[in-house]
Amino acid sequence: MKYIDKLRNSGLRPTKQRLQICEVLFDTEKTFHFTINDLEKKIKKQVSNKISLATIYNTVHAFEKKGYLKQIPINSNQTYFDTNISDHHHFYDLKDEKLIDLEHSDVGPINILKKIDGKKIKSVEVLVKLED
Amino acid sequence: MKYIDKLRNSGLRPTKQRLQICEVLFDTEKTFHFTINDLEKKIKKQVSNKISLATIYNTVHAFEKKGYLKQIPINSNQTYFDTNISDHHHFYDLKDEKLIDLEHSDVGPINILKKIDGKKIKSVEVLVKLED
DNA sequence: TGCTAGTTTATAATGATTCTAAAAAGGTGT
DNA sequence: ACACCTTTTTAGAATCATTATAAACTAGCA
Repeated sequence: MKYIDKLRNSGLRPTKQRLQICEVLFDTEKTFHFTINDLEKKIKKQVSNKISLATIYNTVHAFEKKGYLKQIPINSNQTYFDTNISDHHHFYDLKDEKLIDLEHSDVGPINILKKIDGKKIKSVEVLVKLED
Repeated sequence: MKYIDKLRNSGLRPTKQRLQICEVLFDTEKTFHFTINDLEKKIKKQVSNKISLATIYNTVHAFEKKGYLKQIPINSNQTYFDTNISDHHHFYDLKDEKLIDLEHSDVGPINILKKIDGKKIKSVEVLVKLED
């Protein structure tokens, strides 16, 4: 099974709950954005047994740490995650409160000219806010 | 008084509390980043009378709406604000949890190639995460 | 099978932010 | 200065996402 290996290879035990969450997150044609609340609802629909909220939080954080999910920097009372872990950016529609992917190629190259001694760049994230 | 006019001109009554918060926020040589918690402490130090936490929240939101403050999009449990309202971006030092200004000239021009029908771009914000 | 560390779980705790509704203060006209 | 009305301030309660707790469970391995 693909997810069993994926989890084992990153040092996470392939528990029933984690495998089921993998299916909800990664067995999809398209990648998507979600909050914990969104994910909880999706799990309720797609998974027969109950998975506790604490486990959902634990799992999402574990996956994020391992690089299977990305957090999206945005000012909202809830944290947004993305199953699209490729290097890309986002539109944020202020009215609909919805995120839209911006492919890397939709944004010209970004060149950070300033350097900070002893630090290196981990990521560059662009958020483009949209209004009507 | 400069702040009285500033507030009046934007339709905000120049109350004692708002004027005192203006002094804490804008009577500084350099601009700075802050959370509500940071600002509360600064006010306690610099202002003799007490200003309630609710007023601090109300005032910061009012100032943000009027464009005197900017919210910084970042994943944190607290909301960060910036007294620097010029068009600029940020480094975020993951270890020290500190924000550092990136002048607009420190980041090459950013060209958003994708368009969304009926929407226009309100802002483009870049967050550069730093690690050791 | 039995052990042990890693996981899950329900629930409580935390903490930032927002709400409430009563008191206070600003602004205008008298 | 006073009355009046609206806006603002305030303390405290309420909300809500997230994290902590600690007991029960489970995967992996000898």
